[in-house]
Amino acid sequence: MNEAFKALSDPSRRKILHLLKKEDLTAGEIAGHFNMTKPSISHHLNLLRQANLVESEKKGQHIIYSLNTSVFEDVVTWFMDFLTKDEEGK
Amino acid sequence: MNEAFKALSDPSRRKILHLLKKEDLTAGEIAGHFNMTKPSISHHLNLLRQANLVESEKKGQHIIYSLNTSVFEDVVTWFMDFLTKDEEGK
DNA sequence: TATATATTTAGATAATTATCTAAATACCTA
DNA sequence: TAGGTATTTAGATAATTATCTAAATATATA
Repeated sequence: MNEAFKALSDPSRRKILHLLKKEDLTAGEIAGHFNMTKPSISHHLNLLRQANLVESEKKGQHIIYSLNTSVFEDVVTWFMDFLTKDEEGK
Repeated sequence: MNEAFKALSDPSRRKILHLLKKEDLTAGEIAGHFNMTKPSISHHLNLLRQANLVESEKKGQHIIYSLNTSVFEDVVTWFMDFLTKDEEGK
């Protein structure tokens, strides 16, 4: 889960996740939302993919990115641990 | 919340949070759990404090650190957003 | 007040990460 | 198959971050 935390630490990558929550997008469409070159976006997408926060599928000339919620669930579980109080003496 | 995400991206800092979940600890006690100098731990504690993930209180010669769960709640809310499906057409 | 302990601050260095340009790969279509 | 579009890979550089040593600050106590 370390990769997920690192992937989430960058604002651009969190913005990508927000975009993908609305709809699946190609790499180029994602890049269109940023003032950043396509190789830079490609790098961020790669980190998100390694962290299993997004999935990609090749469709012809395009690569379509989409959210992968399974790791989100793991991370929420990690956080919930801090919000549940330990019962004393148990 | 950007600072919280950045603070959480480091494994040592997440380990500190886990230690503090069990009990409040002084800076020195926290440092005792790591193979790292005290100034390095102090730096990590500072980032956690800036992110409002921990609080500190001076008690005599010691400084006691404790968890601050309010920002955890914000971050969980952020994650939950990705796990709730949008209803189509609404 | 002098000394010891706990912690932080300052400043330097090393490691990691983000970003760019240029080139490579893959697919589509005329 | 030649040319165009979409995307990634490679390699360089700049920015950020982690870590260290040495020094400073604050408190306790003999």
